Amino acid sequence: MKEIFTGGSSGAPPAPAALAAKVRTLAPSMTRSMQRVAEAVAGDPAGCAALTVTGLAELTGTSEATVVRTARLLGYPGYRDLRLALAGLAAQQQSGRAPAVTADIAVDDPIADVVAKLAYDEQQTLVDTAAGLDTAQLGAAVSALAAARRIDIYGVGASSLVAQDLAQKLLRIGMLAHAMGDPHLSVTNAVLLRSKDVAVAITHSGSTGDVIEPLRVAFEHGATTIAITGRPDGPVTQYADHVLTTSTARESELRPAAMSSRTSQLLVVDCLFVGVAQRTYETAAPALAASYEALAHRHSPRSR
Amino acid sequence: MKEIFTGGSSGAPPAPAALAAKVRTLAPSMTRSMQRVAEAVAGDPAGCAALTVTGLAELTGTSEATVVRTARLLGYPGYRDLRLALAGLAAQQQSGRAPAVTADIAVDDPIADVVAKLAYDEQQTLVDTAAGLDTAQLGAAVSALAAARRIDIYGVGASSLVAQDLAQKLLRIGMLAHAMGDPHLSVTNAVLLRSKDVAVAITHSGSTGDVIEPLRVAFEHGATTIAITGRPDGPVTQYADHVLTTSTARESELRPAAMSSRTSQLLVVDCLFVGVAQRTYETAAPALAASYEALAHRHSPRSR
DNA sequence: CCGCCGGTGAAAATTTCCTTCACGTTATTG
DNA sequence: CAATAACGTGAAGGAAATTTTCACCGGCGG
Repeated sequence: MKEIFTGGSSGAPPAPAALAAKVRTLAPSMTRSMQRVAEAVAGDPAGCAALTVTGLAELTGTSEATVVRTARLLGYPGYRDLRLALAGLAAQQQSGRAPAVTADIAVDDPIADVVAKLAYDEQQTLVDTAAGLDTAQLGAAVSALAAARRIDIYGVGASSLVAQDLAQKLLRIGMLAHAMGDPHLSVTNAVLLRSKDVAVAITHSGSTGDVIEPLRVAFEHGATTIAITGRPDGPVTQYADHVLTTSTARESELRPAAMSSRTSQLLVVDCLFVGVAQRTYETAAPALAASYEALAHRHSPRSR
Repeated sequence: MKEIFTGGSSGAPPAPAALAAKVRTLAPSMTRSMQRVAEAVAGDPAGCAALTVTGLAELTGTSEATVVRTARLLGYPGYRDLRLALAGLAAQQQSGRAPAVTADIAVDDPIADVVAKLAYDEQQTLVDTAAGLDTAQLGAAVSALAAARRIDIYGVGASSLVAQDLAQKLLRIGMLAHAMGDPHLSVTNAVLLRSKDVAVAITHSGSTGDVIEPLRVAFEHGATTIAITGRPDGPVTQYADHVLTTSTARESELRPAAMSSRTSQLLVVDCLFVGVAQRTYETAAPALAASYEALAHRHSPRSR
């Protein structure tokens, strides 16, 4: 047994540029002093890359051990590798001009600014999410879904919409997918799942009981379980065979967390869907075409 | 007295990216074994960045001392700094390679490409939507919503999720908003709307009868009507006081239109929400705080 | 043949990094 | 509210990297 913080997130390879995102994702599970280190690192990659362990420890008013621990948590074997990644990040930032529109939304912002800021933030969320997605986990999840007999998807609150979105899409390519909002229904259905089935839990916080419970039941009945969450260390991952991490953007008073987490979740869901559609192309393509055809009749005659 | 090669080239600061050039310039003045090192470094920055002094020495069949000497000659204080520069260079090359993923998604694309392409496309959709949004219309729509007594939102199919999203958000800041999926319910409720009320129709095609009909009824009963559509010339705009245009990205077999239209619609919905929250800040802020507080109790105790 | 000199690497010296362990703090339970 | 356990933290020692020192080797001119 080595240290307390050995795992970091699931066997993710050292992140290249998704560092700021990773910091935000993991920040809640960090201790105070580790947060200080993470903050310094995310705030000034170039500056920190120039420092030794000791230097960074002094700068943040912590100890060398803490710096190393933070590096580990972020997914690197040690500080040396974090430092290399930092240098890379700095170089990237150097070449790509920083837009610097990162400012928060204020109460008196003109509407045009609101549009610009929201669009920018959601873009950022997409970049972070894409960078932070573990493609191995994603691939495994896709395989499981593609081979599934039945798919149950759990999500409450804002995540319930994402669950519905995934269910709708999968249904359209002929998979038996159901989005479950009601916790009771979720659990009573979860007991019916078997090894050929897949259960998906969607929760930003990673600790939504109403969603964890059905996933646990599904897990214990032998179904393959997938968690889509912003907290890869949250309780939900306990019962998840595959964990897909969504990114966490900083939130504020006027922009609740639900906004960016939703964007992030939807991207993951889209990736799952396209992945499954690829694997089941033979049946998916005609199904998509058929559903498109069916919809045409619901529209009034085209104008123009 | 230190070493023979201390100066490097004229007192230049550590080179950032012009490393290959520097290697070529200085190659003639290098000894045989140093040339081997320089060559390896210039040929595979990423690979060399992963090696320690000893590793690079072995790889080039030289000694550690030679590696350090080469680093010095290239203008760095030591190997450590050369390594950092190498990592930066590798990251730059990496990122420079990215933008070429604009192509369509193919059936046999590896999962990593799928992620990159989807993220890129959704980003593009956001940019397009933000650019195409009429801020005057948006402002007017926000005003109407902020002053509304009651808000009905119509959307079917994929758009029904967007409708629900908007309704959820508005509810959280204390507005009486309802998402209507069922066409019959929509119409029967629409007849109840009066001039202080607002009806919102969300339809990508702009010609979804199930959504147009309730909007028409609301319009004729004197309610303020808003249409969120990708077809500003579609039938739905006939009955809309304010039209908010979403962007239409090209779709393909594996990526149905629903995907990008959803992203686009959600951005518009977010703008509406933030706009309304700004106008009603006095009541919205405490309401948001309260709903946040209420949710906290639905979560299991934090893991850590 | 001898001595000098640049090039080179083995090994020592040093810096940097990592691990262990004990102490203080905070949460938890009776 | 006290007792206890778990956790976060940094100091110090140990490991690994980097840097320096130094002796050797081979060639060339005297």
